[in-house]
Amino acid sequence: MAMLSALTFFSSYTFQVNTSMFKTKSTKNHQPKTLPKSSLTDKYTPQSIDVDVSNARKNQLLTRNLVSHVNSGDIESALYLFERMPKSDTFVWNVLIRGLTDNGFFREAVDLYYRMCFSGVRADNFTFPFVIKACGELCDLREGEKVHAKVYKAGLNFDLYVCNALICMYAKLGYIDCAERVFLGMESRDLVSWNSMISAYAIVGDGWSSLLCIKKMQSVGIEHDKFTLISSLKACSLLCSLLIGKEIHGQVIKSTFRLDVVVQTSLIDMYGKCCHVQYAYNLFNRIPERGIITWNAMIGCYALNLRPLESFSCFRNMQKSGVVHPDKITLINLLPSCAQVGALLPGKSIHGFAIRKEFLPHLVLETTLIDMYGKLQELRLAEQVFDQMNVKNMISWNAIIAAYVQNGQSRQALKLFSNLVYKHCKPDASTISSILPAYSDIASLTEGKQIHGYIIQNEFSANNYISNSIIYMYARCGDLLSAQQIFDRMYNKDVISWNTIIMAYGIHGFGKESLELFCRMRENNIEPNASTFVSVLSSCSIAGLDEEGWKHFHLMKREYGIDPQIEHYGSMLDLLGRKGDLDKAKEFIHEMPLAPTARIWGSLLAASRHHRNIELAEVAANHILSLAHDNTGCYIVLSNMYAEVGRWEDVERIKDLMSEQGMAKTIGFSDIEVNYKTIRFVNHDRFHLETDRIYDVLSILLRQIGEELFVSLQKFRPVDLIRTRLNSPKCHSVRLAISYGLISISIGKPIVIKKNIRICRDCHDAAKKISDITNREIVVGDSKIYHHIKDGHCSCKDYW
DNA sequence: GTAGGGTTAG
Repeated sequence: MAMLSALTFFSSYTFQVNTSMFKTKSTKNHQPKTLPKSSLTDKYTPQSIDVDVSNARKNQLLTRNLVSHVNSGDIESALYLFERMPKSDTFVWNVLIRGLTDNGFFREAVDLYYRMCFSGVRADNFTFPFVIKACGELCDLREGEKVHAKVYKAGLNFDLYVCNALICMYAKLGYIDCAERVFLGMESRDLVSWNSMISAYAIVGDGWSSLLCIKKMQSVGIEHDKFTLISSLKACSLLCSLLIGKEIHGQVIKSTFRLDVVVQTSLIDMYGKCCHVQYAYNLFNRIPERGIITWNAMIGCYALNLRPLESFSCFRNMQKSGVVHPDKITLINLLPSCAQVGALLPGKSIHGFAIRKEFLPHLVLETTLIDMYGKLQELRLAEQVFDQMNVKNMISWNAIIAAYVQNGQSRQALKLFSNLVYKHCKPDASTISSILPAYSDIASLTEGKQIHGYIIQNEFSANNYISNSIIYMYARCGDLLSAQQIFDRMYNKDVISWNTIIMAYGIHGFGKESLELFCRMRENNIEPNASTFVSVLSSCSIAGLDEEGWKHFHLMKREYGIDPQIEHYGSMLDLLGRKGDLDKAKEFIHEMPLAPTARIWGSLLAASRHHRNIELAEVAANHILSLAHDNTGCYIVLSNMYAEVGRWEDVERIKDLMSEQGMAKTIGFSDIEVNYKTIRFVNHDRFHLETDRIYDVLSILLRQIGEELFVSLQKFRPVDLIRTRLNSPKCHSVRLAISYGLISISIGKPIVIKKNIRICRDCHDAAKKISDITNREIVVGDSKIYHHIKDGHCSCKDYW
């Protein structure tokens, strides 16, 4: 309801031109602005100039006028006046530079400072703080450093005000070392110097240093003020430390700032970031006059804590209050809620509203839009926003890369990533975390090793999140040993590291090893979470460890109080399906407390396929078709089942259905890596340089395992025979890859093959027999799991 | 006539 109201609001909003752009009252935190050239030439008739008074008196009057214009935020008039005044006085320049900086005209402020220098007027201790602030707001380090050099030249490097401004500028630019150097080099420090340094640490995300700095300040006998409290609350948010946050809240209550709306908003923000929505709301509720920032903080708190509906209803209440109007930050805070509830329409309406209100271009807003569209599977829209941006930073690049990865466009994401690395700038830890799942997805060991090398070279290896992703990537690329090595070398293994390594062994069919790791995890006093049990239960189901699976399923609730989620039920259903009691499996779905998803019906479909129960497969498929986005796999399974029993009319029907929906059968392939090169085979492939040898090997192998490459199937009519041949698995890509592996990979090493779709039953059987007669280990990674095939047996125990 | 403050994307 709230969301719908929000939608109505955004859609019905009519655009109004803001005519007072250059007549705004002096406010802080402006976006950089640009003055129109006309502002210097516009007609302006100063009313209060008396032509009869002396020059000195006239200048005094003009100056007073200038100051009053600046103070009222009328920069346009101030500029007009300035151009008609003698400019020998530093004071006049200072007033105007301050006016420009305070009103968000940062570039103009810096430009005016240079004009001042060229005019031969000396910048003084009043000039520099504003110019330095403007450099910080422009995020222009080079300009900032140039001005800093001028500060030295002017002998003002010990000036208290100048130094305080420098600390803030360097912090804003992210150069905390430079800020520290200025702070430590100061001859004397006041409360503002300390507050600036405390806030500097908070700005760069170093909560501990910020809190330590407060301690140091107190130890030298300086009392805190409300700015100190605000920064310390930010530090708590960074550290997610509710304990210290509450302590500071206590101090606030005892202080004179307890009713200060800024302090209150900081408290709301802190509680929100520490995941205490109720505390945040209680505070919010008690504030009588809420400004836009307070509303934004509360909306942001809901969005951050994954409460999208409350975030929308908070927005609705803000509208009802009628006092405040949404700004850019309101939209930035509201957009993640659209993604969270899968609400594309409200998301688009907000986008439209932002355009009508001329909020765009805006770096953060655009990046949030990319993020939302990516999560709502609207990759085209995400791309559109990204392409239209005129300023991009690392975060916007990361957002678009993540959008590609989330939407299964791994190759596209990798292309963008290399584009970023080679042409633009150095990726950060977030870029690496975003891109690693794409490497896991393409599962190419050679490329995986390359990105791992890059990560080591650029010192990202210490990041737990990244290390965990590398473990998973190696496991997905089929290199379990490397996955284990990375895991072993990690200093601070967290619960995700353990979950990942358990899953790594799981997808390779080593269920017992997964369970051993689970025991070791508990010995190391790592508390398992819901994801741990996803790893454990799927490991059991992949390896067919029936008893252990059920044991852990019950353990999860009984010992750890974790309610099973759909993924857990899915694994248990796989175990039931494997046993073949399909009625029990159906009953299990029926009794589940959660609504069955496509994943659940997929599990039943797999069981029906395995036990050749077409009727049940049709039931499962119908459910999947009504739920899932991409139904290709489901259609293919059904079609193959019909083909197996010769129901060609049904095969044709499925084919028609698929083409009606614009679906194409995914072209299956098998990749094999030889000498750091990936060789790809498709079914009936004849493009390889060594095609003749490969087919010779295949022919010998097939004869040995009791199949013939070309055989007439008497039981089918001729038309069916052609169909059967076309569907024949004898020249499937995986068999061609195995044949090639046998002649190109040295004896003793396993033949590792990676497929993009699931392996078919015939090829699975053939691979087992080939492994037996050739005495080679064959590892086939399909789209879900790895089959370790040795001496005629597979780790999946013939169920997948 | 000078400095420091609350809400902002991956």
